[in-house]
Amino acid sequence: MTAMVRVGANTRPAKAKLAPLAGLPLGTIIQDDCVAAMARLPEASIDMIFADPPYNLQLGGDLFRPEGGRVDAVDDDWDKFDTFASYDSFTRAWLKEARRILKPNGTLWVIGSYHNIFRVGAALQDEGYWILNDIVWRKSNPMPNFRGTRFTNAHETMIWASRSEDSRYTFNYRAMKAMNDELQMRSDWLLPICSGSERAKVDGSKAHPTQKPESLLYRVLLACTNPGDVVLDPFFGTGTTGAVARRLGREWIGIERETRYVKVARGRIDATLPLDESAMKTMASKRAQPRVPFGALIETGMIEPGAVLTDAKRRYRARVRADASVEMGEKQGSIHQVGAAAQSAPSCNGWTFWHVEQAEALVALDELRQKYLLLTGE
Amino acid sequence: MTAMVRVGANTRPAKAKLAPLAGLPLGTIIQDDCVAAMARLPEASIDMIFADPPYNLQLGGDLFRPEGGRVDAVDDDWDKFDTFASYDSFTRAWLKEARRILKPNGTLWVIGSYHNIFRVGAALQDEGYWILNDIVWRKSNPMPNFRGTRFTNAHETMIWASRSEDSRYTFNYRAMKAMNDELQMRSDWLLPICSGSERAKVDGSKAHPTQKPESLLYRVLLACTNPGDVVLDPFFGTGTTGAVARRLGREWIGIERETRYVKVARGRIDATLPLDESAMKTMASKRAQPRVPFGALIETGMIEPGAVLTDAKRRYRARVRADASVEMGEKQGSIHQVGAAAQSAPSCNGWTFWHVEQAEALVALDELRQKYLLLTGE
DNA sequence: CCCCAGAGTGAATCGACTA
DNA sequence: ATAGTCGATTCACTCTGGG
Repeated sequence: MTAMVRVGANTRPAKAKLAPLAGLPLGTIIQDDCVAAMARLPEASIDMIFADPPYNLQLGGDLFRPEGGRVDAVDDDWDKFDTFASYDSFTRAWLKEARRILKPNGTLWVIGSYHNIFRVGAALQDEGYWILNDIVWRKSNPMPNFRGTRFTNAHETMIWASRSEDSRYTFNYRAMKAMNDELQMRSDWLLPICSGSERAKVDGSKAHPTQKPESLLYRVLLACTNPGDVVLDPFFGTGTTGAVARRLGREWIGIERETRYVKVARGRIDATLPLDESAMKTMASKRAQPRVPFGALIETGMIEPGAVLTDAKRRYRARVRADASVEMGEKQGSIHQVGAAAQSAPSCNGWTFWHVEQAEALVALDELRQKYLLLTGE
Repeated sequence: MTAMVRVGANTRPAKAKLAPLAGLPLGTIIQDDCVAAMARLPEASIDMIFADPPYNLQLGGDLFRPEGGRVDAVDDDWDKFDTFASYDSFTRAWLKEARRILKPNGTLWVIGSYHNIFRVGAALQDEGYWILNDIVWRKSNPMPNFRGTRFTNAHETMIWASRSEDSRYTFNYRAMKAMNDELQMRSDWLLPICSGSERAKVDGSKAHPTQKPESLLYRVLLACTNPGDVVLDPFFGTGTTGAVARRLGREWIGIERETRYVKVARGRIDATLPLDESAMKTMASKRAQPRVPFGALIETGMIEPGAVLTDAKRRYRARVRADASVEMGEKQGSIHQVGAAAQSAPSCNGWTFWHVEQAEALVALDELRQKYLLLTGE
């Protein structure tokens, strides 16, 4: 079944169309399969496509938290594919239609994780898209790895690509630089996940398992579209793309198959007000406070494994190991833990307590940390 | 031409071998094409492969094409496809050989940028590797985007994959946590690029265009190998992998086609000194430590039968029995089972949940277990 | 009103060993 | 092969309720 729903001030009655659409259904959620829906849109009509396709997670059994709770995993039907091959053909199908409806200078953004992003990236190169950047969304508050079996999966990857190699795409260089304290915007973005009041809820529980934060879309749309541009999201979900597009004065079209998501998205976008111009100017990003783990000093060679640490009065001595833990007699642990043990104190700031001998003088670890911060520029 | 160069203390004369190698040529740079060289290594013999394959697809058309079949480019699209296709077949060829020589529990690391990493990632999934993490190397000092047309390309991507889904791979969880101030190591790593004195030079200009920093390899090898493991690098370049492997007490094999890089690598590794053993020690993963049954603490008198266990907040009390089972009201069983029952939780780590009163303070069972490990000298 | 403790939660490919 | 048992594991942030 196909239905269109227009939201916002200028609401039109929904109507079903199976023939190609004459004009663009701006500000509309098309409830249909994304390939079928895109097939009915005119070619070369869209400025940007933002796509958050299913990730093909292939999860095993339940995962429990250390304290006993069960992780609420993504186990929806829409994320199930039999094989890589079937995921690939699904991917190629939507990428092909997406490319047809993009304007010659249009761009595509896709977001994914290691489960799917390599397949998506290879497929879009094969289809003729031209990759401009891959962008890493670093989550400031990711879910930990409860079993201690891997690195904490703390990021997702976005690919920004133009329709073809010779596209003259939009990139608001100055706006990005202004957002980043007059430094060029880098390819790694630190942003919190979507939670709190921003997270759409139905009957108290999350409306969609993978809702993206508005801050992410905010940066994408501000960087790569102009006011009035048409942004299409073929996996609309709860409509983050539409909400941010409306807020930033961009036109939008959403495609979403599931009724329950369409409902949420419609209500949400209706409640979103466009920014007035002055407000738009004052939005600035905070720079994250850098944290230096002691291990960084070892990796970069500022301290050698085997080096001896001592306190300011040279009363205690500890030895640095390859993994940045330190040992003092039987005691081993972090610089803070061992420092505390040395003084039989409940806690200790290892950065200021411990020193290393350099050029016949004692240098506090904290001093080396400052040097590291200067080196890395954070 | 094929030549082997062994570096370090036990230097052997270089010799050409075309038949499969009987033993592993440890500490050796094999000067040859990487697929041919790997083909002569015995299967299931390598613990880890670290690969930094060429990125540049522009050169690809000719470089990666299999024997013969040089086809003239007719149009751009076709040429592009041809370039990707030949890069893909090159990629599949080396991934296949790499997988053959990996031990069943071996792992692969590959590093790349958006130009090639999506193709490599998809190919390795197709070949049967199982992705464990994708890791983002965030460069603290990347090259700026001079033209202001894109985001500053400030990262590269690494893929960590096991040989197959059921591999029981090495991950030194505790060492990584220790390196990161007792927080789980995340999938985004901030490290400076290779510059200054670390950068290999020939006649004053850089010896290799894409030399990787030692800090990157340091973390990779510390995290995913054990001392004595065999690490192979099929695109050895100036030998960063070999240098760090030697420093960390891992065995290594390099494969490199270009004479000029082999020379630099050899001199560099010869000049690298291994860390002494005590400095190399890392926090052993609890999982890797010998298992201490709770009963051992009773047998050695560290806990008396009849002793009372309580949680950190003294809300629950359980009693230790002579056979190391515990009872709490009607409930009885292991420290884990009773701990779970106490909290009505599906599971519980009894070692960290239960405490005993010692010298007017609560001591976690886990602490007693550590003491036991030291006592028994394990 | 504020403050603090405690509970809840997020795209997750999240054991090992023995019978 | 498979089932059962034993064992080991979490970070940042938000919200709620009690004082």
